[in-house]
Amino acid sequence: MSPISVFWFRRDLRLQDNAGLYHALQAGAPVLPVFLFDTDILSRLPSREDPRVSFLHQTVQALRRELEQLGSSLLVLHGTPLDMMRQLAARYPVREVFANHDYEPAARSRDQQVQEFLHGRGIAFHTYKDQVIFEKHEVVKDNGTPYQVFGAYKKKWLQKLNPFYLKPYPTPRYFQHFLPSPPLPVPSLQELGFVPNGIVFPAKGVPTQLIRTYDQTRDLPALAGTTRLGLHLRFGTVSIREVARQAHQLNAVWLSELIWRDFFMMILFHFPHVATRPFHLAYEHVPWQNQQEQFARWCAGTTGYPLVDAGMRELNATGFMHNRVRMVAASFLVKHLLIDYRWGEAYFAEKLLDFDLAANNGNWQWCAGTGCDAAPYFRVFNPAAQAVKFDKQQQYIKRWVPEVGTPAYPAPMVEHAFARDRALQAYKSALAAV
DNA sequence: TGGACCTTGAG
DNA sequence: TCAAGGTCC
Repeated sequence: MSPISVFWFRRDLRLQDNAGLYHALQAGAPVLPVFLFDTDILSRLPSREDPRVSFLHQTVQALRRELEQLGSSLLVLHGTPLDMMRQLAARYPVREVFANHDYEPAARSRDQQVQEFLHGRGIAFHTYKDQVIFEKHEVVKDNGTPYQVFGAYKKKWLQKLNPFYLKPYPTPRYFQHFLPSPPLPVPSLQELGFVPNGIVFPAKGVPTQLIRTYDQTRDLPALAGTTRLGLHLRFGTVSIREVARQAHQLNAVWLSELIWRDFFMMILFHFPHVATRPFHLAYEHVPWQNQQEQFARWCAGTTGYPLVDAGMRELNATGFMHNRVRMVAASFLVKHLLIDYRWGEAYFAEKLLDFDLAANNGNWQWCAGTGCDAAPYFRVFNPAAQAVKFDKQQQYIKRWVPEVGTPAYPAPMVEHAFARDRALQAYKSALAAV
């Protein structure tokens, strides 16, 4: 049997405009597409009903159907990456393995191990930029070091942008290079140890009209004024290049949000300690209160602050929370309750369909004032004022907290002025300790 | 190197 | 008007 290539799908679950897949198909040898349900990842998920696994499962099946229409199939395995590579090397004459870059610390160490294993067997491992417009070393200061401030980063990012970076990879041109195959089985969700969850997934596309008015509607949680593309960007069911083309054409504010996404992935790559510690280590010494019962009330959406509660209940029910409300809820946990931002970060990581380590961590650290280019610690959101400003008619609040204004609704669990002052003192003491 | 600048605010 | 302190050029 003549040599073949393997393309390993990870967070790039599409055939169109996929950088690594393009290079694999173009390299010449027949390409066997594979997907791994990675037990190293799945075993750490706290719920057997995790809807993101359902989404993955549905998406993988759709991908397989697409490949079958091309006379190929998708090899779907369940286990660890090294087990998969061992199996592949034993069953096929693999010459090269292709994939796309992943910037998370765990993924980088996984890919490092895989690379060493493959090299030991004389198999090349090639990876490519696919999930961002500009990665790690592409937008840096003139002296070559990474930016730590968004404003300057964005300026440079926009200077560097040209049509080349938004061009789709023409994968269909090489679809005939997929390895011919009979249909291959896909393990059922149950076999993977998960059960279906009724959560409905957002659509892949965004109406042009929404994009045009995004800057005016995005802050109003009662409206469907945001794109809800996070889930698809997370798993690569849409291409960032396609999305950025639309943003570039139609709405600079939305494009700026996509630049934040690149920024936080770049930060995570260069400063991997942010995954577990504050970007600015001085903030390690904030005297968090970390009261379990208070955390439980925040999680459940019974803090007595309607906008916070609405957001948490939306999150619990749908796996989504409106962005404006994410900020208010996060700020409340960190500043009003003085609970370590990492508790909130972990809760969002568990619940959000669109969870992405880099973005979730970057934005939590921004809210907590511990991050690069973060909100100053003394800027404490007033959750009541935010509700008046962004949900004046309480449309959003009433949707998720129908008992608001009745005796059934709890009193605020902490008084704003007191909490604000306590937060300022706590942060000040942390900085004074350094 | 001094000075502009700093996501989405409050009181 | 207020609230630090750093980044960046």
